[in-house]
Amino acid sequence: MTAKPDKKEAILEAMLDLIVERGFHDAPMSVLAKRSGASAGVIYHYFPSKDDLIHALYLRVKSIKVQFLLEGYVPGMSPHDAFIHVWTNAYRFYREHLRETRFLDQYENSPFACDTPQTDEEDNIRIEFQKQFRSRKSGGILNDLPPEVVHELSFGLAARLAKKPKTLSRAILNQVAETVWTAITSK
Amino acid sequence: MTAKPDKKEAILEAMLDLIVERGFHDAPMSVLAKRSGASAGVIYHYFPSKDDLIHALYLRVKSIKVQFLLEGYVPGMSPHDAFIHVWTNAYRFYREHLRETRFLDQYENSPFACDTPQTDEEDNIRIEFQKQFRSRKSGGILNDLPPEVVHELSFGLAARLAKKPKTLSRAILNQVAETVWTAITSK
Amino acid sequence: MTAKPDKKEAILEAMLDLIVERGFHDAPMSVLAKRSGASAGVIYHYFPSKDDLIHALYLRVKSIKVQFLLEGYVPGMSPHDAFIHVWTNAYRFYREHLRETRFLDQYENSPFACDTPQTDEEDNIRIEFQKQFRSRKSGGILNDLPPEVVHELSFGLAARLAKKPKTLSRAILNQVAETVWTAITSK
Amino acid sequence: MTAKPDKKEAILEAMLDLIVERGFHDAPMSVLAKRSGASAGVIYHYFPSKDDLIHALYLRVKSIKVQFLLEGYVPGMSPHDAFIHVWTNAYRFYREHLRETRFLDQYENSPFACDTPQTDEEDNIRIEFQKQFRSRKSGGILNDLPPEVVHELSFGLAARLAKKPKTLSRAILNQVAETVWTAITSK
DNA sequence: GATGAATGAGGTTTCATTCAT
DNA sequence: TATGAATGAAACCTCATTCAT
Repeated sequence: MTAKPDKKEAILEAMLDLIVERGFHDAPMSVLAKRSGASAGVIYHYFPSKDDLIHALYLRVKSIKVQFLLEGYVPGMSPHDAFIHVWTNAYRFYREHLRETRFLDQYENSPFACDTPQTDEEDNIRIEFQKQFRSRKSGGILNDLPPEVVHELSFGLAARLAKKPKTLSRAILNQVAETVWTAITSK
Repeated sequence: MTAKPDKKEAILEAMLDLIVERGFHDAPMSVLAKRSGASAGVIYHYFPSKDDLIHALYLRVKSIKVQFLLEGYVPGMSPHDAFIHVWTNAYRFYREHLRETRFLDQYENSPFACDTPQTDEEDNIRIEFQKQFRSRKSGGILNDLPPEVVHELSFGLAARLAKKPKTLSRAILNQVAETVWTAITSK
Repeated sequence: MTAKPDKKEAILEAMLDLIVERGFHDAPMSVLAKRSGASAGVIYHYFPSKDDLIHALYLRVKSIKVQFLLEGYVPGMSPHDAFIHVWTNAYRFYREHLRETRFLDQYENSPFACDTPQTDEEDNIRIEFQKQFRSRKSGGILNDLPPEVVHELSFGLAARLAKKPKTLSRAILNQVAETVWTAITSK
Repeated sequence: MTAKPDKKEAILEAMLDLIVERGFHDAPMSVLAKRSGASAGVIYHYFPSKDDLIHALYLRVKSIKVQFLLEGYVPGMSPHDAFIHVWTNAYRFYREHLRETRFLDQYENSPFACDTPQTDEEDNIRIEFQKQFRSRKSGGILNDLPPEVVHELSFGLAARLAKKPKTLSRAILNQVAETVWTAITSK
């Protein structure tokens, strides 16, 4: 009687697989139907169109990622510890969710991304976390590199490292994290 | 009589535009034909298939990029100067060749990339350049971060920064380059 | 809900017509669609490709033919009567199924035939019938002409005669059948 | 200076091969050009269209066949010897010119055949030969089977036997020829 | 909710033919 | 004569989407 969210889940899950395996181009609904175990018809019961389905998938994956990154973070932590913690989470996310990562890459690098519908989430904890990462001038603890540089230098790096075939040891990881910390905080 | 390479060029150029604008999916040959001024038929005279055309485009763009990065580099330079120079070239390439960059991103993040045909280029000067960028243990001047970390920390960063909407000033750029240099060479 | 085999039938039937009228070359799917009343799409729902469709058509026609040839044959008949009966059936089949015959000719004389998928039919009655038509040495009633000669002398002949414009009278037909019977059984 | 008939020959020869190998459908001019060593353009210098080329090929092959059949036949021969001779020639032609035979089969079984342009050849010797093969009623030596039956029973048979994989020995061949001779002449 | 046959526009590719050189 | 790049209609086939059941 209750709507089976399992089917919706199965569809999203199958689409994730499909896109990762075969790419944005070459991910037909017919194959999706076969793989997800749903009929062509029901897919359109759950999602108005293929594009909507893909955007929905993106939002779902994105939200999973944000949740993962902040896992274990507690507002009281020192900035240094918070950074190291979240940075490590980021690396782990990319490492342990290869499918999700590959999907995000494809999505965000394609003109699809322009049409992502907005969501007004922005959980409080995330805002909390970001508040302290500002330049010293603005009351934060970062040096005066532009914020996008800081972001790429830290989380962008984690993302790219995670995509390499080799897993980095915990020790190396810490070393990299500290190196980055130094780069973005030291005068 | 004379083969007109102009037409081949025009096709590749138009495909680059098309993919950047509309994405890998949604880049039909019919539109390509119209834009490039070539008929549907000739395209297949020059390229065996759409996939081959895309791979050919990738190889061309890649080679243009490599050439650009090494522009102005001369073997005699000090490692520090060489790094700063090439790193700056990289940033400039991504900035000044947005189309190429966006195409590379899409290509390299899609399952297409797996099928890239090999080329045995590897110009000497490139090898020359890379030789000095090794860890101190191996006779180079880098500290002992894993090579992929070094690469991402330097050129990966340049790539990602270049994609941001805001152009970084020459001053900031130098600052970032030096920051990175410090990160990868200091003990 | 109920799969309509009518549509599949209609497609095969229309293809038969089309090939007979216009030939293997020049039997486009678009025309087939129009004639069969099916859309381009459904055709591919029922048959993976044009070639598969043609092979399927061949198997269907072939099986109709075999059934027709053995119609009215009962295991108890004398070899002579059985032969005359089936030979006459053969002539009649070719006469009354001109479309089928022309299709078979085209198919079997084209390189298509090499790729016919196998079917393991071989109805018992057919085997039964063939058993008695062996050389006397092997316990049959034929003289010692090679089997392929016998086959061509009898059924091959029926096929070719049937394709002539003029219908042979029942009397002539019997005369020919008896002539052939003599040729393949007399010492 | 003299027009090179070699090229025309090469084109016809290559088309023969092509059709035998790949069938009427699937014999593109582009492949023909490659195989024959002629450019796409010159083919159209020698033949107004693909269809004309195919018809020309048919006429050439047909004429070669007729010549071969009558080889060694001399007007003075006895009807029996003439028949055996020409019948054997027929079998040999089909055996030794498999390509030509397969082409003829394809051509004559396809709607192409309807459009064959007429030629008024009809060499005298051929007429000479055929004159004696009439029913006794008309002054010939055949029994009163319809002429098309006679033709299929004799030459049609030779054609079909020749297409079988196994070559028939000279002895068997004679036996079959004599069997046929009996069938078409005996009361 | 669920099915899957059906649609038909549009995708990639082919191919007979032409024409400037 | 000869070339082969160029054309563009049309071939085969795909696929997002709908709808009767």
